[in-house]
Amino acid sequence: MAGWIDPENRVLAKATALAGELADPVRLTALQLLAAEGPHTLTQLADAIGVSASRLGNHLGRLRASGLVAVERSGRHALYRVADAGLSGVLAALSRYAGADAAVDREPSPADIAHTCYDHAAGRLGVVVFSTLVERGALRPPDGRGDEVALGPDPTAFAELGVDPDAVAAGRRKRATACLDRTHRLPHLGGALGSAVLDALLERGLVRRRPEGRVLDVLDAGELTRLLPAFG
Amino acid sequence: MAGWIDPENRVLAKATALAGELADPVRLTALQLLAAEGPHTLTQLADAIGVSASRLGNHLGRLRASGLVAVERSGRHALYRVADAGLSGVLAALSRYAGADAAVDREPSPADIAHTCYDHAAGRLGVVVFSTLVERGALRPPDGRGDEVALGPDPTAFAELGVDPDAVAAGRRKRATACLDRTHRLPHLGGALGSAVLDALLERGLVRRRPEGRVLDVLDAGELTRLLPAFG
DNA sequence: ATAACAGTTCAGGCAGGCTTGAAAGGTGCT
DNA sequence: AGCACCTTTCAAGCCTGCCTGAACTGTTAT
Repeated sequence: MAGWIDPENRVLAKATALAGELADPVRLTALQLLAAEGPHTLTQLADAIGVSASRLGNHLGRLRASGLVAVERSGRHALYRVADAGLSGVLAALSRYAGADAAVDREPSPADIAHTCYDHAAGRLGVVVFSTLVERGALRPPDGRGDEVALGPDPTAFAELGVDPDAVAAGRRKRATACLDRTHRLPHLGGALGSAVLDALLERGLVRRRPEGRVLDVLDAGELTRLLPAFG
Repeated sequence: MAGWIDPENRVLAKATALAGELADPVRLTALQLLAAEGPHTLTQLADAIGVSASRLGNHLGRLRASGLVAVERSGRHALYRVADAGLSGVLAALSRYAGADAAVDREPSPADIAHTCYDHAAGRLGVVVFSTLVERGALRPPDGRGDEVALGPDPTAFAELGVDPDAVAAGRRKRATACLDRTHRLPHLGGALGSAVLDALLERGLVRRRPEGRVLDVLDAGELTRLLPAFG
């Protein structure tokens, strides 16, 4: 009978190997960006993260060797994407743990709680909007295979936020995108639907834009918590 | 505006630090055992895992320094426990990912699917029984603070398995315990209720004990999948 | 063809982690 | 007091990981 740390235990070996890949800030951030926002080329990722191409390239080579990312070459570009959609569950659990833990350290600032990202809501509010829509079946979780988020089978959660997904113009703009939040490391909702959700929240007087900067002030935390239980 | 790998980002730092702690087989196994089965002394853990006291002591010192475990001394014993119940979410996500990933490698053996652990069910069946009972609110998730698992608010899931929790004798034996599965690295149900669940499954003819060994043969996978959707 | 661009690989050097074995500090038993 | 036991600490040795800078392959633009 093999012991607990039998090196032949595949589950243990895969778990520790994955944890090791997630233990570096460059690798973790790269995986979070790929999982939330879809495929990127190496230089896109390097510019976004703010590291040199060779530094990122070494990390991506490691991630490729361990099977966590896949690469598709087209011309002189290399398009990286996460190779296993199941990874997002681990990434979300890790971010939730780290976020819940970090909140104990000090009171979050107003900008942590809610701010705008172009024309949609980010910060804790944006993250909770996204996770609630996913849990309620109104959005599919990002699979890392494209830069657009698919709608889920049950759009009622959109209606409760005051948005009709079908009424959002399907113009040139993408309907729903996932945008990784810089501090919480979880996706928030962008695209036309993200803009519509923020408009509805402003319209109902639940939040208000500050005249300067990107901070959103929460005006009715009780109603927001009723709409989004995870917000409380 | 700080970049993506700003060292002052607490969430990123906590996430990579946690991943680093989980990246060693001894530390990961120690945390899994503490989270599922409750507090252990150093020698209990060292004997269970099969490593020397000094090797485990070094790892526990690291885990203590990072705040993942807490220790309470009583006499010449040191009782270790996980310091944050939220850790179990990350551990479960990691094990589920590693298990799902490992299942692709090769067909699971009958013993992987179901076997007995003393008088209760273990293997994939045991793990799915436990997770289903937790998800349905019949059991509280283990919090790592005791060796007994508390019942949840809604016992209907027990009834569907053919067990009446109130009828289980509250004798000397513990009512419900979590027992970490060696291969899947997730808890399965032990104690008097674990025994009662296995008895009910045998009684209904859904599984059968082999005359030799501890393997349980699945006789009615369809009905088991109906009772436990995650089993399919 | 030449130059610029995108990506990959590699060696060197530095830093940190893991294991082992021994030693030391405390505690309980006889 | 003496001894056995539980736990912790520490240094040595070994191994691995990370970053940098440069070289190299292949592609696109002028």
